[in-house]
Amino acid sequence: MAKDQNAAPQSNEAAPVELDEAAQAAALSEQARIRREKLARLQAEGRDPFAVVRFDQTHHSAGLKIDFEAREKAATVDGVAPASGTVKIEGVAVAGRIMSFRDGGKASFVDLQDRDGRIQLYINIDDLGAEEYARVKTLDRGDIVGVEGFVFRTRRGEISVHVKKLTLLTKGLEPLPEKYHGLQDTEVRYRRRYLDLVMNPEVMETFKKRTRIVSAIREYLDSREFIEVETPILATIASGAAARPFVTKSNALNLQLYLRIATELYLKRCIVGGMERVYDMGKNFRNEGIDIRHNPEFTMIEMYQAYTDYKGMMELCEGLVSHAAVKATGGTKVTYQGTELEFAAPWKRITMMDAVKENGGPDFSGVKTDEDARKLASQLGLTEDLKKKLKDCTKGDILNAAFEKYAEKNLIQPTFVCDYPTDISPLTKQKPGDASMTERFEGFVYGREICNAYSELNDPIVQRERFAQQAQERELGDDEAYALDEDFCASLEVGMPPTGGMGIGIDRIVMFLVDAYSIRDVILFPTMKPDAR
RNA sequence: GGGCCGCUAGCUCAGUCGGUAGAGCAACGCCCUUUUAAGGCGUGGGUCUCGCGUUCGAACCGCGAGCGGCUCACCA
Repeated sequence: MAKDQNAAPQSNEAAPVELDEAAQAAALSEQARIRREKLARLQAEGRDPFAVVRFDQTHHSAGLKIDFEAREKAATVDGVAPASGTVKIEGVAVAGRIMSFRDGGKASFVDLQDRDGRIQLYINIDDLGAEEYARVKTLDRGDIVGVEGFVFRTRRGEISVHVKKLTLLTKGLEPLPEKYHGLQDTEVRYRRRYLDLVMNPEVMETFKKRTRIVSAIREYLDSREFIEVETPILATIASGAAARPFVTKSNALNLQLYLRIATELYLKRCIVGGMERVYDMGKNFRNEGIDIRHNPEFTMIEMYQAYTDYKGMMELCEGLVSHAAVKATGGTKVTYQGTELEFAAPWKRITMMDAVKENGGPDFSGVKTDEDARKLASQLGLTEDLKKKLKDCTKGDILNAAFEKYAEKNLIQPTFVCDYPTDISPLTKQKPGDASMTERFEGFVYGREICNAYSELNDPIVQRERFAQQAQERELGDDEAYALDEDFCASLEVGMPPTGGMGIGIDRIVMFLVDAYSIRDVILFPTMKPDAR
């Protein structure tokens, strides 16, 4: 359409090339066009910034400031600070993006941003000469430069690099968001995370913390002789959790495959094989709703330890999470959305039945049969909270629904809820003396589940019965019932030692430790619909 | 999937009663050798998310679509 406007007048002599240029110019903002022109001019002068291959940094911004302050302190004699301009660090080279430009006639100040923060540059005409200084003044916010010079403190007290030489390393062809308000549109922040990282330092900090948390978790497990393994993401059967999978296809095998929803059944095979302590930290994929707590692909760690049980997993969980908290935040107390959370061991432990009772729900201890439980459910008006028709519900389903209704939201401080109904725990060992309950717990923080752990069911005959029950559930219309994995059952027949296992949602742990409101704030590139434009 | 809300210059936002759009930052030109949301003078910049409709006339009213946010449902 823009093309038509440009082509419409009497110009039948316009060459195609010019038309293209006109069309291109119309599609670009004025500012983007000017930057491209500046780039073209540099290239014509043999100063193509994109031809530069390397720049050796001696420092980053934050370290430079620390070093300079230390040097000032060393130069302080009898409490008297050194005279302004007498302390210097010579021969530094820093690189980064120009974030603001205070442009003077013969001297300019530039804020340079690197990985660790910002440092001011002081540039004057005497050091660079008139020609080079004029070139500096054509730089734009968003350009990436490398500078060499010395560090000093300005009259106003800002630690700065006095620039002796400046090299343009990359020309930014698009203007950056506004320097004061920055980038605020959440959609653009998620879609164009690189801009978010450039403009919002707290976002950079969040993702640095995420890295520290992940490293801390590996460090904790590795030091306890766990082996990190990688299990398949492409699976012929998606099992090990109650969730709908993503479906994909192998061309070579002409086979429908699923993206994994859990790593459990493969990790237990590793235990059967004798690895004793294993974990897999990686992405799971669940084809479900998206909201502030759920992203379709999310990071999960599952760990399995032979010769221990769910109580061993509680200790592991407390140790692991508090270690991550210390590494990320410096302590075990964390403020999440205004509420102080204490992650130091020991966490509160309570049975599911007691959690229901303590939070104003019914007492299930006298409920013996499914029939009694259904009566109770009708009396309490719980039927709407149940996932299937009341007549298909077992006592376990109803207890679980009561837990979710009465107790879950009140579990603010880290709490282990123990003893889950067997009906909803098909991979879990029963409690000795009570076949209706299992040795399982989930950890809750701020009303949200952060982990799930149990004494692993290792009786292959009982395991097959449980899968048969799940198959019946599927018949009744539950498309999230656990799928039978025949080879997994075969592995149990080879023999798995008594084992404790646990899964922890990494994104959710990170959310608590960095005080993120939405899961999208801790995932660099969250799942988004394609942009319509 | 339901409900509510949003989408205007590169960015952050105004925009009255329906009369063809404005500020700050950014850009461009000039001045300024220690500034830091630098300052002063001047200039340019718009597919008002898209489509259809109502109207003499739509950023504004109606219908539909797209994308997003919040929320409920679903879901660990």
